[in-house]
Amino acid sequence: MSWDINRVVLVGRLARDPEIKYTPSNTAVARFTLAVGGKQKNDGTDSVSFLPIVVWGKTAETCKQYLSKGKMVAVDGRLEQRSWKGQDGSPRSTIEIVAERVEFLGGASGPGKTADIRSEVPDMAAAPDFYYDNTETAIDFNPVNPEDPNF
Amino acid sequence: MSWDINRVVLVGRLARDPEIKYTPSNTAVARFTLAVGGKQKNDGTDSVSFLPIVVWGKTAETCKQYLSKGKMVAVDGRLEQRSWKGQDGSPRSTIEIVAERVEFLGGASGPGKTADIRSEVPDMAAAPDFYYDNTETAIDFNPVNPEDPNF
Amino acid sequence: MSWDINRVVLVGRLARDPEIKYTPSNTAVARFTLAVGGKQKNDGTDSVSFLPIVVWGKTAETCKQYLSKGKMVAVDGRLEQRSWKGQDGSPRSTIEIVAERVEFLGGASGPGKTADIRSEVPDMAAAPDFYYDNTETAIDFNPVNPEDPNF
Amino acid sequence: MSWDINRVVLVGRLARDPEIKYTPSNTAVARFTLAVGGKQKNDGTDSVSFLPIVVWGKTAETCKQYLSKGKMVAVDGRLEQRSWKGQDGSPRSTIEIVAERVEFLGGASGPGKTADIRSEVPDMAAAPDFYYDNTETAIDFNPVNPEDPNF
DNA sequence: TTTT
DNA sequence: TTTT
Repeated sequence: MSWDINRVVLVGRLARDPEIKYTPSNTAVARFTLAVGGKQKNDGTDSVSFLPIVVWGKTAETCKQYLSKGKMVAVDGRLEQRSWKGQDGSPRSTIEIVAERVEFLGGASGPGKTADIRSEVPDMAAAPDFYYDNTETAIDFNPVNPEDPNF
Repeated sequence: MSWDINRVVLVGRLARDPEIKYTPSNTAVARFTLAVGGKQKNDGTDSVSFLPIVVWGKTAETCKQYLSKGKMVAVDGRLEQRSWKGQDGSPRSTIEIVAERVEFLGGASGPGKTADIRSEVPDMAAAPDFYYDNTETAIDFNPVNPEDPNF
Repeated sequence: MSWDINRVVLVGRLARDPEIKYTPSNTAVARFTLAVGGKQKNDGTDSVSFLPIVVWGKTAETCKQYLSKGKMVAVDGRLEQRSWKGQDGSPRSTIEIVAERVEFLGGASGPGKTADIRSEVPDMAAAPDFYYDNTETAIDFNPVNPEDPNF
Repeated sequence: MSWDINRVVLVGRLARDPEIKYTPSNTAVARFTLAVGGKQKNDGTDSVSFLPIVVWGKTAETCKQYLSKGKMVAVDGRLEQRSWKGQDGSPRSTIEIVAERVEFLGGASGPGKTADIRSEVPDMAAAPDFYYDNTETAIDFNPVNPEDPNF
């Protein structure tokens, strides 16, 4: 009821191949890291940001199929914070970009193909809930190492 | 030379009062947490994201002056990932929203006032570099507890 | 197949009350003009932009119900160009912001209510097609005066 | 003093070569039309939007130098409405995207180069004012044919 | 852990 | 640690 405006648009390159997993209800979820070129710092250092992208549903499968490390994409999505308890019981959280649209820009196959999430994921609303569950399957489904900031 | 497109726009409420600090070169930097209303989850849970906002320069001071917990703002900025070494030497990183513009929307004083960062911070480019330094002052300048996901 | 990234986020005030109409297939479409404060010009003039917003479906009805001249909103949507033939047969076109989400910010009722378009408009895809038709109804449905900059 | 949030991000292809002109104070201004792929309409028609992009200053010159018809770019900027009197004295207006950043994505030379507008155009604030003047030079500087939807 |  |  309180859906605030929350919009992110990024252009960058995949820092690694997308990984895909499936929820128990069989919704696909892909993850990859996007390297987004930041402001050149005045000490000559390059300041790239490595940002975690999450994609749900059919779009996830399209990403898995067509994208790989080094490919350039544009992402249109939302910022989401996810909280969990660390192994020592302490509260932890990460921020992720949940992509609603991914436009493929780079590589040999050429630009122009866009994967869109709208109306492709009937059970998408359900999936995230499970995702946060602490069931065994969910754990397996969770980030391999949620402590790792770069996951 | 490779400044990728990187844009974030959020509307939400301050989850706490802004904190302001100054770099050695006397540039102001304010921080606050923005509560952004997420998608209502189907288990009835509210899914709010708490997102860390960073503001530099004169805009930071305007934010400190006019904003407080509960106020509503719109933020226009960029996503940045910041990396550092944890106390145990392990690599850690956070994602922050570096606000370029903050529009004040809520509260008694009414909406309409916008704090803009452009051309207000001559030494803004310099400041972030120091910010990442490992000098004592820098450490003091760093987040009190960089391990805290909600900082 | 070639859905390019196309994203607009605006905060401003309604320059006039929303108008609502219905397509033959009974999809609601609301229109209003958003006054968005531009860059202060150096001759002291205020440079406000008056931007045409289009909203489809249930969101349109929510806008009609809650919004009126002077209210503040945040709009998240897409840019669309619409072409037509003028009365003299010459080609004409306008650019509109098709809002996917409208967040109510201003007024007595307070902020926090967001109207969202996603999955609310089953026949939304069909509606625009009719909109571009040259049937009599469609003409009546078109802007009363497409030359009017404030339309 | 009332700079509302106003943000546009687009990915598309140049529908024609950029044109460059200079204001009397010698600030460069480039214009091109961006073809942005819209939603596939259900009658099989392709619904592309042709959107007018304006770029100021050094970025304008970089665009003129590197971009041409067919090249792919990402644009990050603001929406602006410009009003003028038609030849018959009637009020007219257009909406333009004033690009603050243009990222070059397509073509043989490959992606990765971004033209940025920030702090490159000292007299940028002055230039737009002239642009709206009714002097002879300004008229020559205005769109050759403001009625042309593809301008 | 990282992309060009 | 959290806003309405």
